[in-house]
This record gives sequence, structure tokens and C-alpha cells, in this order.
Amino acid sequence: MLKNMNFIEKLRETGLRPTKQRVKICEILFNRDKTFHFTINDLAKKISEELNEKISLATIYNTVHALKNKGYLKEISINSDKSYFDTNTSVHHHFYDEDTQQLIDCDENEIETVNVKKNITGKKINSVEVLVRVASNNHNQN
Amino acid sequence: MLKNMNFIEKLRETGLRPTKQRVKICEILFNRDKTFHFTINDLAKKISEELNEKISLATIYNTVHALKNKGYLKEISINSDKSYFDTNTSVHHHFYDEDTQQLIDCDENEIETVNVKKNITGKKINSVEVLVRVASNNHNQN
DNA sequence: TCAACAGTTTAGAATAATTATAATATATAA
DNA sequence: TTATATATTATAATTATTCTAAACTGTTGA
Repeated sequence: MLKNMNFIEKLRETGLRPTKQRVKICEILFNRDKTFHFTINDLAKKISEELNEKISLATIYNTVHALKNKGYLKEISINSDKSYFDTNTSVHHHFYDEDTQQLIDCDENEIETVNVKKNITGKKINSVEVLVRVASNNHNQN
Repeated sequence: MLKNMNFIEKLRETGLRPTKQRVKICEILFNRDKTFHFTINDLAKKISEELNEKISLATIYNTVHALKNKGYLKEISINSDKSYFDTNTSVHHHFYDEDTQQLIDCDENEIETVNVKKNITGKKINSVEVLVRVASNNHNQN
């Protein structure tokens, strides 16, 4: 998925026009070794730091949503006040460090398969994900 | 926890002044058999339906947060765009129906104990919760 | 190559959810 | 019952996100 390279082709393949802005954003998001967890705000900051030119906030929102809709990004809700995106789009689990408010990916094999016994009639399960909240001291654990 | 009754005493016990508004809100939230999942908006609507007098939105926010801080409510993040509260404050799991956007509680025994193998050094685990997303058809499963 | 069109970007306005403010009101302790 | 601390309220402010409409750009095909 969009790793290391030629984002122009990658974007085109999925029907997203490879505009200058989209390509730049892809470079920032996907030209890295490990998963990147970010908020729109983080991303906007990174863009203005690493790039010379500015990209409008509206475009950042649009692009992130376009990438999300094409399956290149995944949205994760932890806090009501922040929306995180994750470049790791597989079904996987997370640790959330309540001290630093950081998200940490958790490999499938680091949490034993979750056995769900309940069934909602007429519905099928789309995903089963675990959130492990950690902190160094006695925090309020909401 | 604040079930069935005398909310005046209950509130006082935890250092929350039992004002008229807080007692009313407690009655709406906790005078019920099953768990109540709601957004601030849901609650505001319910208040204006079931009560004659109005309670200001600011008060509703303040009260919900006060109740949350005292451990009477739990906040749950599913969508970035909605913040749910839950009158069931125990560590427990949820089903989320993506068709209806409804939260459904899941008893501890309906999901087998989750075995977390990973450790974050220097941190202790506060909670381990599972979110099972369900839908009737092939939905986008973000 | 280039014109035409559809899709995209942009600044700024609009909206929605939440929080802050400051005046008024209320609960509680003495 | 009075003084004081705390709560409520309407409204303003703030924040995150989405909308809008004009200007711009990528792509297609003549």
C-alpha cells in the first residue's frame, strides 16, 4: 500500500488524481518505516515544517478523507476531542498511553485472538479491535 | 452506583452539591433498568421532553462531566463526530452497529478474557476493552 | 499540442460541538 | 440568617470540521 514510492502511479491506480498536494501529503505519510499515527493538526504542522509551500487546511482534510475512503488510512477514535489516523490500515489493536496521549500499534500476535461469543442477530462482524489503556501511575482511567 | 434513588444523598456523598438540575439529570440517567448510552444531544432532548423546565446546555455539559469525573459515567469514543456516555462504568466491551450507529453493551463473559502479551515498559495496564463493529451488509468498516 | 471539461485547491464563510465568561442565583456552614 | 463558596444561565468565544464559489490544474481526445 502506497509504500516508498511513485505515489503518482499509486494514486492514479485508485482513481485519485495525483495532484501536487496529494503527492506531497503521500510522501509525508507513507515515506517512513514505521506506522504513523496523527491528527489532522499534526499533519498540517508537519507539512508546514517539512515543505516550503503551504497546503490549505481544507485540502488536507479532503486529501486525508480521500485516502481514508480508498483504504490507505484508517481512522481511530480514542478521545472525543481528537481524531487519529493510522497509516496501518489492517485490523489491529492499540495501546494508548494516557500520560503522553500516544497511540502505539499492537501486532495481531501480541494479543491472543479475541473470542466473541455474543451474536447480534442479522448482523455480521466487521472487525474486532482491542484498546489497551496504559499509564505510569494511578490515572483516571476513562 | 447512583441506582434507583435518593440522588440527593448520593451526590452529596461524593461532594457534588445536589442542585435541582443535577438531581433531575441523575433521575433521567440512572432511574432505569438497563444501561443508557447517550450523547449530550440525546440527553438534552430527553430533558426537554421529560421535564417541564429547561436546563441550560452549559449545565448539562458541566453536570455530565462532573458525573464522569466522579465515576458515575463513562465516556466512549467510537466516531470522531460523536461522544457517547455510558451509565455502565465498569470495564466492559461493546458492539457498535454501524447501520444504526447504536452502541450495545457486552457482558464480560460474552467475550473471552483478552490475553495481552505485549508490555509497555514502565506502564501499567488500566483497561482492556474490545470493540466489535457489526453491520448487516458490506459496509465500509472504518 | 491544445482546448475543454471534470475534478481539485483555496481562502474564507458557515456550522456544530464544546468551553469560557460574568452576572445572578442557590446551597451550605457557621 | 447571613456569608461564602459553588452552580446556573444566557451569551460570547473557541475549536474542529465542512461548505462555497471562484480560480486553477490534470486529463482526455481532437
